[in-house]
Amino acid sequence: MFSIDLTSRVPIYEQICKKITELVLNGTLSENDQLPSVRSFAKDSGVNPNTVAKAYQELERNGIIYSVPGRGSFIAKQKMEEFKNNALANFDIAAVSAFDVGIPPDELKKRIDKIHDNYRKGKQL
Amino acid sequence: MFSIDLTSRVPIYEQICKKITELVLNGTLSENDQLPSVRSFAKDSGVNPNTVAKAYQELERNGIIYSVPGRGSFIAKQKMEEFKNNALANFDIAAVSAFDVGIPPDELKKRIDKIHDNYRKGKQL
DNA sequence: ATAACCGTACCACATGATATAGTACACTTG
DNA sequence: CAAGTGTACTATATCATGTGGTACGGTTAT
Repeated sequence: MFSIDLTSRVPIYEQICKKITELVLNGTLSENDQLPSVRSFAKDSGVNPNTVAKAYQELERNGIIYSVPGRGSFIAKQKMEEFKNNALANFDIAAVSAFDVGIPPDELKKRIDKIHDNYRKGKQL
Repeated sequence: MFSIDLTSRVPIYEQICKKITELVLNGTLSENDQLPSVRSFAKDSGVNPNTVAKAYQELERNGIIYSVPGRGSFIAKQKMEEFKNNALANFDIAAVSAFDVGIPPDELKKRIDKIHDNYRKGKQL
């Protein structure tokens, strides 16, 4: 269910955080959905329970999930505003980098349409 | 001349690479301009010569600079196409992330105009 | 030629992040 | 009570990063 690349230079716990955050964003996981336990997740993906616990704690700090000792870990009610602000901040940085290498605003606008078309098609699969 | 943050979680050699790449992109450094020697750079910025050497070797692998033993390190002839492709690839990723959190294409387009205005103003300073 | 500088290549060492392994505790559910 | 849960430790190993030192060969200017 959760694909983890053990050979990547990206820390495993970071991959887990990113993956779960993705699943929340695209609607696969919703509020109060229960996550796998740290032990079962660890067993299924072949990593150490401590590593999964670290990822869950990181996610809890970021308000993505909440954990209850004895019960489990669950998806939290999301603050979409923060997600949007983060996405826009990253978008700004990418746009400025594009301007730096001489790409004009019009080309970026055209590109947005293209990406959005592909995005909708991808969603239909 | 080169501001390095010794306390950052980002590796020093990576900061050096990014900084020099920036200076090339914005035109501060041009083809065949000579860079500080690994020793003088290290002394000025308070890091180890080995760390600067590592950064220079990384830059050479990326085709940003070229080094000649006995003479020094210099800015290489840049392949702008690669820079543009990288910038566009990053832009695509940022745009998709924005779509993921429900930001519509039109809002991104408006944002591009805003960013571009600020970008031009920033360039005039 | 000599001295000074250049990039480069080592080696040893310290540190921090990452990951594993094992154990233990308190809590909740059946 | 038993099983499963998150959490908190300790210890250990590995890797990336950074430092310090030394050395070699090439280049430049005196």
